[in-house]
Amino acid sequence: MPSPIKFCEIAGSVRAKRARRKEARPGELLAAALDLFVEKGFAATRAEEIAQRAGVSKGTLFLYFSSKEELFKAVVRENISVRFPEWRAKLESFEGSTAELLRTFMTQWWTHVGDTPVSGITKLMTSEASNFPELAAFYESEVIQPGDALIRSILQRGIVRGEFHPVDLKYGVYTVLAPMLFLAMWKHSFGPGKSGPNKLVPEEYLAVQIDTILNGLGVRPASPLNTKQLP
Amino acid sequence: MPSPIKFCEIAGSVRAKRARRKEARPGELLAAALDLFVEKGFAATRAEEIAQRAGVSKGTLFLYFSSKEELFKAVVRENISVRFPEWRAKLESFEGSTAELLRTFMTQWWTHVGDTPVSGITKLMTSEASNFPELAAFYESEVIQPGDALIRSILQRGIVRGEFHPVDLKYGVYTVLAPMLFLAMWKHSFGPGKSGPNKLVPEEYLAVQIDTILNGLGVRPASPLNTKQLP
Amino acid sequence: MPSPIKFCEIAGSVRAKRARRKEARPGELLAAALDLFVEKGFAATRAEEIAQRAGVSKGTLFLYFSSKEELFKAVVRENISVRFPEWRAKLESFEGSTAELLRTFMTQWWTHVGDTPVSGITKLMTSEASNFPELAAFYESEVIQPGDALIRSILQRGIVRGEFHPVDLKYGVYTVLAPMLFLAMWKHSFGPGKSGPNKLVPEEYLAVQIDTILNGLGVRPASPLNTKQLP
Amino acid sequence: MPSPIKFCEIAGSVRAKRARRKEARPGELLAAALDLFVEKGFAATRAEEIAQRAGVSKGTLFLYFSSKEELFKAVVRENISVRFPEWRAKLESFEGSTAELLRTFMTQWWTHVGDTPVSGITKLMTSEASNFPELAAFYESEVIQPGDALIRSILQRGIVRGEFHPVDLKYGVYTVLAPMLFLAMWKHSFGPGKSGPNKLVPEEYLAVQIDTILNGLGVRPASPLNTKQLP
DNA sequence: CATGAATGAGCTTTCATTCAT
DNA sequence: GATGAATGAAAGCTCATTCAT
Repeated sequence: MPSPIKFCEIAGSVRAKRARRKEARPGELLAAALDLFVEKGFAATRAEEIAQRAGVSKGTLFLYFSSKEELFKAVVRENISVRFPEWRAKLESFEGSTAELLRTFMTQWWTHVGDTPVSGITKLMTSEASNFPELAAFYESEVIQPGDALIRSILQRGIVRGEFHPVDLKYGVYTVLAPMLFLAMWKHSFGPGKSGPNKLVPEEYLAVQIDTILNGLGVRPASPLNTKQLP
Repeated sequence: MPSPIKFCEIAGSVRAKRARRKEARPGELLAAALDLFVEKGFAATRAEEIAQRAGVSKGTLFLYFSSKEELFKAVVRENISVRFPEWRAKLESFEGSTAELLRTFMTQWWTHVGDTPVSGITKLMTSEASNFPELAAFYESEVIQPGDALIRSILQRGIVRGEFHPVDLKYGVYTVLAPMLFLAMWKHSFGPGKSGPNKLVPEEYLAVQIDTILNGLGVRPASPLNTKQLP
Repeated sequence: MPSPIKFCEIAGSVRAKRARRKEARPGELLAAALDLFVEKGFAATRAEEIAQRAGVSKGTLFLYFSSKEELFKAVVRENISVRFPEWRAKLESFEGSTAELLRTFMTQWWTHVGDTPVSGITKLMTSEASNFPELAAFYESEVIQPGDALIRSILQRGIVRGEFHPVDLKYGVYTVLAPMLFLAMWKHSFGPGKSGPNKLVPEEYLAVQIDTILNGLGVRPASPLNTKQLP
Repeated sequence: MPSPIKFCEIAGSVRAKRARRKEARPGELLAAALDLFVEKGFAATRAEEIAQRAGVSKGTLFLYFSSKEELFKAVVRENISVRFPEWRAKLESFEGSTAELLRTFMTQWWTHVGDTPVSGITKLMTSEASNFPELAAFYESEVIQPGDALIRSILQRGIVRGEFHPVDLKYGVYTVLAPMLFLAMWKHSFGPGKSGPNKLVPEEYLAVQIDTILNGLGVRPASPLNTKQLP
């Protein structure tokens, strides 16, 4: 005779299976939404299409996200916002030179953001910001400001430790930001169409930019503006 | 009492005026479309609004352009490729130092392109490139490649004359391009919403970037990466 | 050879025909909307159905009325609001006794409102008021208040001329209103299902009510509370 | 350490409690539905909300009632026909004057029906009658006809005892009914929104109506049509 | 029995495009 | 050529109803 415990365990696992399914849905929807938003833009992506790609019906999407805008915000939070604490922690525990810190930061950004679909969000927001003011404000406070603060902290660290010239932080931030934004935009607009000898190799481009920035900040690198010296 | 024929003669002169304006119609539509596409984006601009601003009816728009997409393509085609010959001529007749040439080039770009509605085309194209691959290819060959060649020529001039380090031109071009593209995008997306102490002043930003680039190219400027030295 | 005048006349008539068509649309839509709103209620009536019954497409409806609520408001204005000025004029130019005025008012109301689909609006608003607060507020100011004022004026006239007892106008108004509202409600809810000897004959019911009211107001009628005396 | 069996015993007692509540479920659902239908109307009440208020899940609701419409019908059926036997008994054992009986009847109706949520049923039924013809017929025979008979009996009593004029009972009934229906409708539609000097005070309104009716029936009250005589 | 995750028909509203005039 | 009334395909979102657990 099966012990009653058995019964209770089964009841528990049933609920657990359902719960697990329910918990998986948002993730599947967010993944589908990220792909489609990046591919077609916010306005041009239909809610039903996202649901379809996630393997659920239109109604289910709205069971988990109260509107298309909320879904987009969740995509941003899930893929960008959540990274800032980790990045900040890394920054604060970093022990090497600030030049190395900046280099690490920008390189890692490329590996973990720029070279993934997530960078499409940056392109998308830059493109559609003016049409969705509420979304733009959200992105401003959720991504731009923390990102700005992060870069600012790095530069500040370099200045405080006497590694960098005391620069105007406002433009220092943009100097770091511009190449990253440029890469994100390029990758998602003209990048794909380009090939041949002029094709931009992001890692190389970024390395050149980092050297240039560090040079501008007073740190003497081996070779400014390019890695491969012409003969 | 005026004969009714008189009235119809007036109608005739109206017709004449119409005929005269007929030639101008596409141009007026293109101008209106440019303004609106830049202001609100492609999807958010209503065909009727364009027609209204051009002073014609919705039907007339579709008489000249078979669809909204075709109109968009025409807008982009019509507003580019026009300045390159002039710029190339200026470049070739320039007599000062190449540092000065580069500074002039970027400053003039801001004055005559970046800070005018024309920069909206850049933003527009970058935003919509993935939705109009055919147009993106056209833009690539009509704008990006000539622009690339122009900047390349400037850098080459500097290297040949011994003013610049011999850098890898491919990345040198992007180093010049990125701040310009960044400014154009910023101006048309998050720029307008921002104010306060962090507001980007394009002329200052550009000056900082120019100094940094020239510094990276081996030209020693007075103050790298910032204009206002901290004490 | 046809005179040019001919041409101009034709052009004129063409425009006229179109204009006439355009002017007819709102009326057709309003008529269809009245029928359907009364038949099925505001919420349960689909916009497309209204358009269909008016012989146009869904889109056309929204060409003339910016929303379903606006369409409803227009139905109310067209069928009720517009009558108040006329009614007020009649009231002010009426020369007979106030008893006769009240009798005329209520009888005419039945003929021109109560016994037409328009009374369905009253039923509809009473039923759905709490679900559409904005509509309820509109109806309150557009119909209830003017109606209240009209009845109030009649009673006032009777009191001033010494024909009626000086009653509390607030309840006087409701005393007049209640039978009318009752009839409207009855007709559109239980009325249709009832037949046989107990079936309410509105004209008779109204006559009895008028007598009762006048009696209550101090005017001595021939037979209070009923017209047909039992033997 | 408590044996796991204990836990399952608890589960067992939970099941017992469930079974006990099972009997109550339909009642709880009906009560919740009554409240919500009255408050928001049939269409605007969401099934889930009813379930929530009854403390069960959406699925359970459909276990007991096959559809929202069936639930509505059950709500109406459940809340009527209960008071008539009691009222009829009171009527038949009443010993005072018929004027007093009528006054008592209408006053008590207000206290025990009109001024309670039950009057919401009246409003509900009147509003939705045309959408539920079957239910309307049911209501007609279960509520309207017994109510009609009750009022008819009162008037008959007055006439037989020589207290009232011999009136046409058909319209006499509606004369009594109309103010009550009016109050019920008013309370649930425009009533709540209104305040200020024109706000209807039900008890006063009813008193005025009773006086008027009695006056019409030949019973001389102190002050017809109003309670507060102007000087 | 009870649950609640999932469904999808249905609603209002928008707007590129057509075509009779 | 020019007009603008008319169209109808979408789109976002809701909610009664179902059914696996």
